[in-house]
Amino acid sequence: MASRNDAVPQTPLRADARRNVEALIEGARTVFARDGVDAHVKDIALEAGVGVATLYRHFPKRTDLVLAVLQHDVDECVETAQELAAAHTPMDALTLWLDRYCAFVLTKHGLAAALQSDEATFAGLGAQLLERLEPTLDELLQGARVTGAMEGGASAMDLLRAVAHLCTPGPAHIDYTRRMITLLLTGLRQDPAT
Amino acid sequence: MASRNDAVPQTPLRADARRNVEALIEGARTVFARDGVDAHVKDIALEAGVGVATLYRHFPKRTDLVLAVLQHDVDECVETAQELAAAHTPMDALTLWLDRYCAFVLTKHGLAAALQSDEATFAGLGAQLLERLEPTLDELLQGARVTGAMEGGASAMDLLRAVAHLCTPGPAHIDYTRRMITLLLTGLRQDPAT
Amino acid sequence: MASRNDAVPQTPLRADARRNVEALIEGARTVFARDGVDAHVKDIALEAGVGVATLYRHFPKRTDLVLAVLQHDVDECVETAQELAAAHTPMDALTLWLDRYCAFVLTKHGLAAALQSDEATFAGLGAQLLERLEPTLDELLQGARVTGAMEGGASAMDLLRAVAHLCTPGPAHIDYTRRMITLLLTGLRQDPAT
Amino acid sequence: MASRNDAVPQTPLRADARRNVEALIEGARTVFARDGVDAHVKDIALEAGVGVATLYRHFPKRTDLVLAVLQHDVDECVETAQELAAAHTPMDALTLWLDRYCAFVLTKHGLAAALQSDEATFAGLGAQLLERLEPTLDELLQGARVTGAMEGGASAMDLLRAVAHLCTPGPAHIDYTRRMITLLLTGLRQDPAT
DNA sequence: TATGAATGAGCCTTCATTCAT
DNA sequence: AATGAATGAAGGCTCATTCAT
Repeated sequence: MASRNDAVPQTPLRADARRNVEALIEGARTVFARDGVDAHVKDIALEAGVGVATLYRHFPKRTDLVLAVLQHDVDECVETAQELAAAHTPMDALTLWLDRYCAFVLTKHGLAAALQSDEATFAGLGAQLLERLEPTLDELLQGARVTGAMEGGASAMDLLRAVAHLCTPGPAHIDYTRRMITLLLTGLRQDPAT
Repeated sequence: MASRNDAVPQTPLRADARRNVEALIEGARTVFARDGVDAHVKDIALEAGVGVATLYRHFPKRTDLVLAVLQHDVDECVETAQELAAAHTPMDALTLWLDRYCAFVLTKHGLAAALQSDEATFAGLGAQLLERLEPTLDELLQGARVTGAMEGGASAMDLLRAVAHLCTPGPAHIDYTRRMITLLLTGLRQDPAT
Repeated sequence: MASRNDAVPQTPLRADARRNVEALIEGARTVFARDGVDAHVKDIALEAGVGVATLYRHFPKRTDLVLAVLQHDVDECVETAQELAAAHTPMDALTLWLDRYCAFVLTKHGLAAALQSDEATFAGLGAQLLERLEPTLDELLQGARVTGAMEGGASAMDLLRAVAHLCTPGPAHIDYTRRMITLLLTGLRQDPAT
Repeated sequence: MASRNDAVPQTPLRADARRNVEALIEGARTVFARDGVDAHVKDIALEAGVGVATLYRHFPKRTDLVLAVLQHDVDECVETAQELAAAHTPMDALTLWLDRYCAFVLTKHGLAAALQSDEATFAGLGAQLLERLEPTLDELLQGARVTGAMEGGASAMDLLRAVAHLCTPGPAHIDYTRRMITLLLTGLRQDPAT
């Protein structure tokens, strides 16, 4: 379970380098939460307390940084799924997890938009991110037996996207987002009977 | 001197001025459809065949222009609702209208994001736009008797927002958008049973 | 004779615009002479007393500016050729003109290098420039009857390039440059006899 | 331990240090030939398989590295002169050697420009290089009896510079360069007669 | 009133050089 | 002695907005 993140680094990062990478990721997390994923490169470097070039060294493309920042949160999301599945009824687990995922998306302004962005700057970001989460949600859906409802309906991927999009209004409108998610789930459950 | 015929029109637009305004709205519509609502000011002026300053004279803030462009489309949307209501079953009318609304949103890339944007550039845009459409959708919902489902559920306003957000991926992913809308409607209908 | 430069401008430049263009060309001339053709864009704009964007508006690519600056000097070079041909023996005219051309090249540091540069920044610069001067020098060569020497020898174009290259050391080494040019001419004259 | 055979070398370079120096020179030679003498420092270090700091340790200024790289080639040039002088007529030897020298210059793009560059980066480079070659060419010129022509004409140093400058267009235009060199030689031979 | 020229702040990115490991 | 990570200054270009004509 700990082996996920342990891909052997090709070059074992030097101590100071690793420190900077950590600082950058943390800084980026902070700034992304404040200014969105389009935040200025300089602000991120400043927040991390390093020079811009250091940022570029470790994260040549903006996508790299965004992914690095997301990695941890995504991992947590995945883990949470397992915990929830173990401690709740399938349906509850699903609902709770979506709320969790929702909270995650909300910490990155503009992420929803960036996910589908055709700008080269965010190329492939959505793919990598969603593909990581898809199996997780898929399993929850299976457990909740709403999958049967999916005949020609919505896939796990669809749902991941939808929730992300419904998060667009930001944290201040979490209620709206929750209402819509509930609606989607209701639709999923009842769909087949119809 | 200007006070002579100010009775009705707030601004007694000169003939050529009005022509320019029309041209600007049309130009903006074209460019928005092509480049999204973040399109360059200059491109719009060029498309309209006028100078940028003329654009600024008539539409000091970008929101003004966007709204002006949307006005017409929104009016059409409202009218369409009435036509659909007269020619189809309530449920069909609702479905068809949402598809129509969806098509409208898709012609303005980035509109969904801009709607809730906290950028000063688009301040209040969402409010003005959605408030105009709300009664229309509300009526359709009432007709389709899905409103009962709304107890603590989704309002017309919610739905307008949601569809807009689900349009984020753009015209190329219209299928995804449709699937999600269907799901929402299913949820709306079945909600009470739950 | 005055008709050379009078190509009807597609859009008759506004008074202030023309003033800026002139200022830009003059400023560029000054800065090129001081810092070479690789001079900083900002310096040129500063020298001209305008903003950088103004520079970019009129001269989108660096080549455009260099050419504009050179145009006048090149024209003068061409004119000088005719004057010299009328007032001196052919051989003297040739010698004097090359000295004149040489002086022109020397006012633009780095021009020689840029002429053959494969950098996209200076694409086509050499071609446009040299093609304008080639007929002029060719005529002088014809007059001096050194052309017969050119059987398999050097063309006017060759000579234009060579002189430019020999100017590389800059104004401080004009003597070296002159010696080499003399040598080339000597070679041209005597070539056939050999 | 290192003091055993230190008689000659001013700095008793450790074995590995010497290995690095060699690698750097070779690497620089390769990169210079590919990217010119303005090549990026990092590329050179990479090619040599050492860190940049190592490069800086051995060659604090860029000039040092360029000179080191050139040293060997220059030596070869000098040696070649002697071989050619022994195996050919004086005139042929001269011609052939210039071609050889020319080939040498061509392997360092931008060298010609750098030679006279007033940039501090290449300070004194030209002097050191040319002074090494001057006696060699001078001897060849003496042998070919074209020196007599040099009364007020061109010196060996002049010629070295000129050929370098005429190489500016690069390897792709070697024909042009050769034509010009031939012309210079013709001029040298015939000069006195005039 | 309409025009479009001018402005200049702002952003991203690169690279020679230094310094901690 | 060697490494390569960090630095940060510098430079090119864009674009929303204003202003002279």
